Amino acid sequence: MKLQAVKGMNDLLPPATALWQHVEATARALFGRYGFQEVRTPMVEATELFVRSVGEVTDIVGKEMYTFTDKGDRSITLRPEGTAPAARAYIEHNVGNLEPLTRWFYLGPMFRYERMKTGRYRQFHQLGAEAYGTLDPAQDVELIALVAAFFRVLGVPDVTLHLNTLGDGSTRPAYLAALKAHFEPLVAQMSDDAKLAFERNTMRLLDSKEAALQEAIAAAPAIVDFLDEGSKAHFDDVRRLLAKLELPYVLDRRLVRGLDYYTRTTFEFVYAPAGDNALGTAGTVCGGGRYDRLVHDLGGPEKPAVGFAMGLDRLVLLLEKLRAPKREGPLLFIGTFDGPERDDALALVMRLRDAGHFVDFDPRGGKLGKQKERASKVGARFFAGYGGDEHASRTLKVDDLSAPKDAPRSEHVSLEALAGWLSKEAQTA
RNA sequence: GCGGCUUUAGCUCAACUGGUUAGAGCGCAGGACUGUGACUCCUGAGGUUACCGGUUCGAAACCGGUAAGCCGCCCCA
Repeated sequence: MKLQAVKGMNDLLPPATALWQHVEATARALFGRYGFQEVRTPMVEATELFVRSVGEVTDIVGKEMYTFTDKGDRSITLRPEGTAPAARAYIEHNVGNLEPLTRWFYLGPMFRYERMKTGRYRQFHQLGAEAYGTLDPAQDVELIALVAAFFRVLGVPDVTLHLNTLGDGSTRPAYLAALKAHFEPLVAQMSDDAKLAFERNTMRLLDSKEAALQEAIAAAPAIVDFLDEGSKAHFDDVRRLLAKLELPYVLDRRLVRGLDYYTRTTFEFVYAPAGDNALGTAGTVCGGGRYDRLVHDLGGPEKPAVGFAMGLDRLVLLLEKLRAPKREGPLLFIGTFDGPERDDALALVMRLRDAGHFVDFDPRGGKLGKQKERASKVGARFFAGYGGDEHASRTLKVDDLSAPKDAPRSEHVSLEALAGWLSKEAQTA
């Protein structure tokens, strides 16, 4: 049997890796500017962490986790998401006592045993941010603004912000009761899936695509009408601020995030351009919201928090469609000849690299025409042969590969001036 | 987890529907051109037709199983 990667786990090869690096570098720069610092937590956690945070009845915990017993007889789970590990680390290191407000981001692989789809893998990559320590709606909106800015900087079009609120502890029970009463008469005609949702997590019914339920969903009571005063004021503030920042959104009362820990604000960024369906049903590129009780529920202090997680695989998929990943070529490619001067040519390459330039050569040598062809193929800007003549005259004839072949452009540059000359050319990219 | 579709060269796809040695374009490599590119021309490498088994004189094609991928449901980023 042929060896292959485990189902749902993908190899990333160049040039796709260049696109990933671009996305990651963009994230680090932007998140840094927004005051978020990177946190890195282990790939595995005690199983209990996810059971207690994500929720026992969720699909994630119920059937999608990679759980195993280690040699010390501990139940270990490959992290299926990033919020719980971050919260665990925040509590474990008493970060709340070090500073009143903590803003973190993370970036890395997550694992869920799911059915394969486009943009949906068993090892997938999330970029997420968490802000601990404030209940202020400004924090909710800052996070939303951060995501919007990220998409803008990357040039991702056609993402729309969906917004909803789940209220908090005091509003939930009343709303759930009303919702149950509303759907009760329909239980008999529900599918098994829907029945289970009705029993365990009634709000999820709002998200169902079942034809028999659509009418009832449209007529279902809205949580906005059940909000307690605190939650209502919070939601109003969020909306006011979004308007102030000119961030468009759609109110989506069917948006009920799937993890148990969410409270109040919830939001999603969905890729849904007219016509194009590049991501199929995996259109949600980012999801987030408040989880004011999570830190406390995990044994920490009372610390309200907001956060989001973004599916990078889906994002990269989109970017690949928008523009093909391109290999970044060397600034200068040096052609070599067999002979005593070859060593000097290699020494020159290394010296220029040490000076900070992307300079390349072909270690296989061969005919100069082939080497130049290769230089052109890998996207080099300049090419120069280095042999006996050049070595004697201490001067290279540097060809500009961007010039057409029938109108060649080249310049003679002395070896001494070469590093400086390259620096100047690098400016005029 | 349920229902459906797909799999032929590195990539995109052919193969008259069961018939000899499975082809093409792109890409890759070599040559035309021993010291100068992307054009052109010539040549070449690369396939157990995803894997295992079955039907048949004969299978890339038909049947069964396995694996991987895709679509919808479910769920989620």
